[in-house]
Amino acid sequence: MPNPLVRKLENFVRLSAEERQALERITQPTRRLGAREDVIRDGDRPRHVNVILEGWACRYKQLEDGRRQVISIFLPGDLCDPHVFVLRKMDHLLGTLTPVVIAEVSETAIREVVHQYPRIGEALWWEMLVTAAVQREWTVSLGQRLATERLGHLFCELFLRLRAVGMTNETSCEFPITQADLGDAMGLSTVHINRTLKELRASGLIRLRGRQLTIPDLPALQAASLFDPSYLHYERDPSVIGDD
Amino acid sequence: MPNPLVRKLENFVRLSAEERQALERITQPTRRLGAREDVIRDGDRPRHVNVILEGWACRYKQLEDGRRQVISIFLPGDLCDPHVFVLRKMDHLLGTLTPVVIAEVSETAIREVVHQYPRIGEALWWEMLVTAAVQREWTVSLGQRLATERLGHLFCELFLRLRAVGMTNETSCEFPITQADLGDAMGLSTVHINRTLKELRASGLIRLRGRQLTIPDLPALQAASLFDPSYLHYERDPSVIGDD
DNA sequence: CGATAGGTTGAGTCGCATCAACCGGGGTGG
DNA sequence: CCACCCCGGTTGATGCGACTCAACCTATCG
Repeated sequence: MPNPLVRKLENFVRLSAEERQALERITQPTRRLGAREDVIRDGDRPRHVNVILEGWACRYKQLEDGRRQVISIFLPGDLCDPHVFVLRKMDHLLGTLTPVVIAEVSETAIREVVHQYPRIGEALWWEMLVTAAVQREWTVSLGQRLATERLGHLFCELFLRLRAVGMTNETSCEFPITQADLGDAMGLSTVHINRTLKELRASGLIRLRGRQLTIPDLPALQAASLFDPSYLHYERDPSVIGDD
Repeated sequence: MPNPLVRKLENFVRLSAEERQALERITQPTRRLGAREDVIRDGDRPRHVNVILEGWACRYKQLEDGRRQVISIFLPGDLCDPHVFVLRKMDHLLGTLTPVVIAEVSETAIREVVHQYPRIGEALWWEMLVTAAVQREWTVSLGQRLATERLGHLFCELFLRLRAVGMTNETSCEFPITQADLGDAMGLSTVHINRTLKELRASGLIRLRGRQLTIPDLPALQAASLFDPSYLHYERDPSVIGDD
């Protein structure tokens, strides 16, 4: 299985074999966690960048009274916190949603690779900006979209992000996350997630059995969810040309 | 009036007179807009970083059916989009909330200053990370907090951010934004914003007349809003020491 | 002095939450 | 091998928080 970070970045720039190798070298698996474990807690001092190689994870915050908000979902190829070195303490938690394999990359390893291969640096910038754009789109979802739109939008987003790392086939992908976690991410109760899924299924927009999500008609789901994929910035810039 | 960007960054690092001058030099006012104008639209190719010198602005998205979400609020000293160069197109709009004075800073100007004064580069990193942290906290607000908590939390945040650029006195600050805009930011209807403000006023947590916000007891408002200021990362790192 | 933008209030409705019960499947232990 | 458990999913009943619609009020400004 190819390195998901490499695959993802190649949606933005074409990387040379040498660049790919450099990335793979610094993202070797260093840590394995089970489902529902914390990768790093708030208040901790971050020591390295966590790159997800396998499995799903999330960023979340817990309010004093127990309410929990999943702030971002991390898929294979995602960098959990590039750059956090600058800050002294984590202001949120990183937890797994499924069993996860992580590469812990040191700040200096990243610096060196970026210094030697500026195009990788540019690709990492792109990845940061897309992450920020995703966060903004979640703000829109939570603020404006109804439950069906919100869930449909999330499905579109995750499907496209998984496709960008080669983890989908034509119309379906693994979808290993519980309704409770979906609720915490979308600001909805588990019960309402369940009813909303039922509705989406009834309207034929999705199929969801076990851990498998199928989107038979992606454009239809996009339309129903007011989903505009341009915020993912997945088209390569023709002005940024790489060798191969 | 001192440069608000300089003031803000000095919450993180101590800058030398030379560094301050360099920052001031590249953030001269270049554009003035009235209230409720667009600074840049979605689809546009970003050409420079917009630094707010005076007034309030916001990032927002508009859905096809007219629903509008204000995604971030920009105050004096804020950089609207450091780095967007990497992306081809804006995926959102930048608009003013009040009359605004902006410094349009070129990519190269920033690169040069950062290259010459690495500490400024580090401070700009800090500013980016705090911006991201604020965005995450909005996600939590929209997903989990009730209307009173949500508004209270926003007041705490804006008050502290304004204080960081010296735009508050003991307990109060300018608050020039309409209830409609507050609603678009917090995912609530104008009517409900109005009722929620009434409630906050009745409980003595805030006073809000005209364009003046007073928070007589900030800790009380923080407690009522589940506000934990640590995400703003406003304590200087003792390991990052500057001359003066 | 009228026009207009912003703020305020009431009445009725709806989306989603809460509480509670129940179902089904995979894993465990006797 | 079966009994049991537990987690995740499903469904119903009821209540609340926030929305919509609509009217009205107030301050500002040309």
